[in-house]
Amino acid sequence: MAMGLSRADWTEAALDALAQDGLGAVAIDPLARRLGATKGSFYWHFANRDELIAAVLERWEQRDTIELVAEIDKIEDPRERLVGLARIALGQAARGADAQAGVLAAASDPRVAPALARVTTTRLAVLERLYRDVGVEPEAAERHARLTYAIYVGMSDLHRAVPQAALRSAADLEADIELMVDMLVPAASGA
Amino acid sequence: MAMGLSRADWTEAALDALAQDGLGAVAIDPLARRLGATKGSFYWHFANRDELIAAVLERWEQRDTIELVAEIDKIEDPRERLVGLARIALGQAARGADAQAGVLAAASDPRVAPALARVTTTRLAVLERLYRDVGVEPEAAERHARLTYAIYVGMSDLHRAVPQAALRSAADLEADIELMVDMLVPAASGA
DNA sequence: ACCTGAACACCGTTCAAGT
DNA sequence: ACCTGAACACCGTTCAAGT
Repeated sequence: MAMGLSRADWTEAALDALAQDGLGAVAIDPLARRLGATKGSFYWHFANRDELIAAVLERWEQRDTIELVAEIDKIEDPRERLVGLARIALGQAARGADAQAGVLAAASDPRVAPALARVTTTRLAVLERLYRDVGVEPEAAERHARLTYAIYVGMSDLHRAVPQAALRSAADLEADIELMVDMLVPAASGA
Repeated sequence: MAMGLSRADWTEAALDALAQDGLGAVAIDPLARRLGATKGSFYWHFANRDELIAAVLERWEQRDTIELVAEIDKIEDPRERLVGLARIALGQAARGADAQAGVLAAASDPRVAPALARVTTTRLAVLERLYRDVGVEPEAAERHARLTYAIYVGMSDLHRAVPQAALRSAADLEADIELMVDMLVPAASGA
């Protein structure tokens, strides 16, 4: 069953594994079992595990940064754009569909570091632009971007760290988004 | 060389490995080589790898939560206590001495989840108390605590994600601490 | 009491062989 | 073109044997 696996199939399964159980779970043998194939099949599509890791990071960068930013930029109103970003990003984090934590844990891994630095820099630049669009002074926008991004990453981690606690419900997710939006919008309307 | 290894020696080395390269690096063979011992030696001190993981998480909880809170509580002035906490926590994160990211990446691992939930809950409770001590209303204190903690975790991750960028210098660390303190103190003096 | 060294199971990797 | 299956190196684990 599941004949004719593509490189994309392996990569997608690996991205799931990364989000759920970290880089160590991006492992050929378990993925092969999960996909109903042999390890030998994997080596038709990839030279080795490193190439799979590279592909999975590229896919992550594409989906959770490039495509996400394109989505956000469809929103006309600058203020709504910030709120929309908060909603998408935190929603994704709460669903556990975010590979961010998995990538961060492997931050010092030389295969991971370049992609992580690139993604982080891009995201900070995007946020900075969104803040400028909403009327924040250039220097303040840079600090706002850093603080906002820290809050996003931190909130993601909180949801992962205390999944059984109050944070979990949809109402609480709404509350967290509002906290973040409160954080964003007054700051934006202020300076 | 390095004869007579203790359980604590193995645990300390494992905590280093966890902070630097994640849970996967808490591995017997590499640690044995690093400590100049054989794998057989490890199994005198521990039943198995899981027991080492439990020990390392316990040590992390002790050092980066229990002892840290005790340290903070020595500070008399409530406002200074918040600033002091920010300074210690971010300083540690910037030195890469923080196992937080490594633990978070393995958040879904059943060996890790209980310790992580316990630590997170404790830290949020401590922060909430610090905010109440500084005069914040109870309900606001809980939200302030969550937001502040998210900022701390997020800032830690930023430092890990973009180590080569501007964030790295001591001056920038100071700036980040001030950002966080600005975040804390006006909020505290406010409500 | 504390450690070594050899043994075996698991996952990364290779490769000859199949369809 | 795409995959299997057997082979071998690495790390977790066991255990008899050493000091």
